[in-house]
Amino acid sequence: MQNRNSMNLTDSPDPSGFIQRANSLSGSVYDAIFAQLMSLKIAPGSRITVDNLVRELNVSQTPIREALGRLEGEGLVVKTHLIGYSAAPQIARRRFDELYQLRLLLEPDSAARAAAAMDKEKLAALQTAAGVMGRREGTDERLRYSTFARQDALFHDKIMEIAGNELIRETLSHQHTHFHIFRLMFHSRVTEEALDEHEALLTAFAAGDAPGAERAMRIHLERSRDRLLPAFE
Amino acid sequence: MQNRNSMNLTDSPDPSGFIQRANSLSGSVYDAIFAQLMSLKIAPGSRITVDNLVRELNVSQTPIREALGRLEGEGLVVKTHLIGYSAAPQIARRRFDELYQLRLLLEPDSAARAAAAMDKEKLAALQTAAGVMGRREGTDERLRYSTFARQDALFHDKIMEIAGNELIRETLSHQHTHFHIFRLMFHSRVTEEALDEHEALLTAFAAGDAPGAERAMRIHLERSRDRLLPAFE
DNA sequence: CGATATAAAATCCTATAGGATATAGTATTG
DNA sequence: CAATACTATATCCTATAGGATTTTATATCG
Repeated sequence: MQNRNSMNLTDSPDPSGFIQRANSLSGSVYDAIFAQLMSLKIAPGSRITVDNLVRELNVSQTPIREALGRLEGEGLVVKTHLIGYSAAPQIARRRFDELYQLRLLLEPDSAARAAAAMDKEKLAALQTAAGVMGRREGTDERLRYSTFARQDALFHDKIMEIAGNELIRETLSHQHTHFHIFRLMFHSRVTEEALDEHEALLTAFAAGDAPGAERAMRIHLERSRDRLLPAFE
Repeated sequence: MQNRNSMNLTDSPDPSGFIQRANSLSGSVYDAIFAQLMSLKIAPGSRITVDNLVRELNVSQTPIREALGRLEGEGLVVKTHLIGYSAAPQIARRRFDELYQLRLLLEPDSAARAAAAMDKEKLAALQTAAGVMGRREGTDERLRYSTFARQDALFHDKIMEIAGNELIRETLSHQHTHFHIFRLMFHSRVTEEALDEHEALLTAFAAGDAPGAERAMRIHLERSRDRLLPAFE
C-alpha cells in the first residue's frame, strides 16, 4: 500500500482510559461507502464496482471487499455472485407500510416509557433537538430537507435512548438508515405539521404524561406516514 | 485456488425460471462460519483467526475476510483492528430483558394478525410445526434441547409469516440467531409447559380468535422468559 | 437495418506474498 | 521467584497478480 496518509491515532484516551486504536483501512472504506449511500452519490439499486472504488479511494481491493461484505451484512448493499455488488433497492410501498407498522408498535410504547423516565436534563436535550429543527438555513430545498430529516431522526433516537431499551433503539436506528435514503429521494416541503407534532410530544414529556406521550407519538407517526405516501404514486 | 470441489451449479431453475448461480467461495465460507457459530463450535466471545480458517477450510484469506465482514455487519462477530475477529459475546441479562420486551411488543400483535388471517392450510402447517416439538428422539439431552429450540423458533417464525409483516419477521429472525446461541449454552429440560402454551396458541388460531391469540402469545413469552431467567444466576 | 457472432475491455473472484503488529516463549536481572 | 527485556512465532492487514466471467463494442450476415 503506497498510501502515506497519516494514521488516525489520537493521544486522547477514551472515557475508559484506553488509548484509541487507529482506524483500519477497511473501516475507513466502510465509512466512505456508507457516506456515499447516505448522500445518494451511490443511488439505490445502482452498481458498485470494486475496481472503481480502488481507483477512487486509492486503496487495494482487499479492504474494499471486506467493507462491502459488512455493508451486505447490514442490508445496505446486495451481492450477486460473479456480477458484484449493488446498492440495496429503494424501499417499496410494502416495506414502507411494514416499517410504519413496526414503528407504530415500538415507538408509542417507547414514548410512554420515555415520559415515565423524564427529568429536567433529558427534557432539555429533547427540546434542544426539537428546536434545532425549526431553523431554516440555506436555500437549497433538498439540502434543507436532508438536514430536517437527519434532525428528525436524532429527535426520535433521543426519545428511544431515554426510553431505555437499547435493542429497540438499535433496531429502529438500523431501519432509519434505509428510510433516510428513501426520504432523500422523495423530499417534500418541510412542513409545520411535523414540528407541531413534536411540540405535542414535548408537552407530554414535560408533564411526564406517559399515555399522552404514547398517543402523541402514534398520531405523529400516522401523519408522517400519510405525508410520505404520495411518493409511491 | 487448488480446491477442485465440484461447482454447486444445478440445472433446476428456481421458481422464477432463472438458472441458479453457482455459490461463491465467500458465500460458502459464510455458511461454514455461521454453522460453527450456531453449533457453538466457535463459542461466544472466542477468537476467530483467519489463518486457522484458511487451514481448516482450505481456501485463501480473501473469501474468509469477506465472509467475516458480512458476519460483522450482521452483528454475529466483532472485529477489533489489528487484533482480529471474535464471536459476538453471549447476551447479557440486560439484552435478554430488552429482547423479551421487544418480543412482547411485536409477537402478541402479530399473533392476533395471524389469527385474523388464519385458514385451514396455515393452521395445518402450524399444527405440524407444533406437533413435531412433542417428539423426543435421542438420548443426548443437549441435542434434544437444541432440536426443541430450533423447532420452537420455526413455530414462532411460521406465526410471523402468517401475520404478514416481513420486516417484523426478519427483525425477530435476526434476533433469534443471537438468542439461539444463548439457549444452546444454557439448555434446560424440555418442559411440558411450553408445549401446553403452544396448544393454547393453536386453539386460538383454530378459532380465528385474535384477542385470544394475542393473550396466549403474551403469556407464552412471559413464561418462556421466566423459564430462562435462572441462566443469569 | 436488425440479428447474430466475435473480439476486446471491464470486472469479479481468489490466491499469494510480504510488511506490520500482537502474542507467546525464553532469558536475564534484582 | 517475580518482574523485565528480548526473541521467536503467529496473526493481521493490505497490495498485487492472474485466471474466469460478464459486459460492451465491433464485425458480419441475411
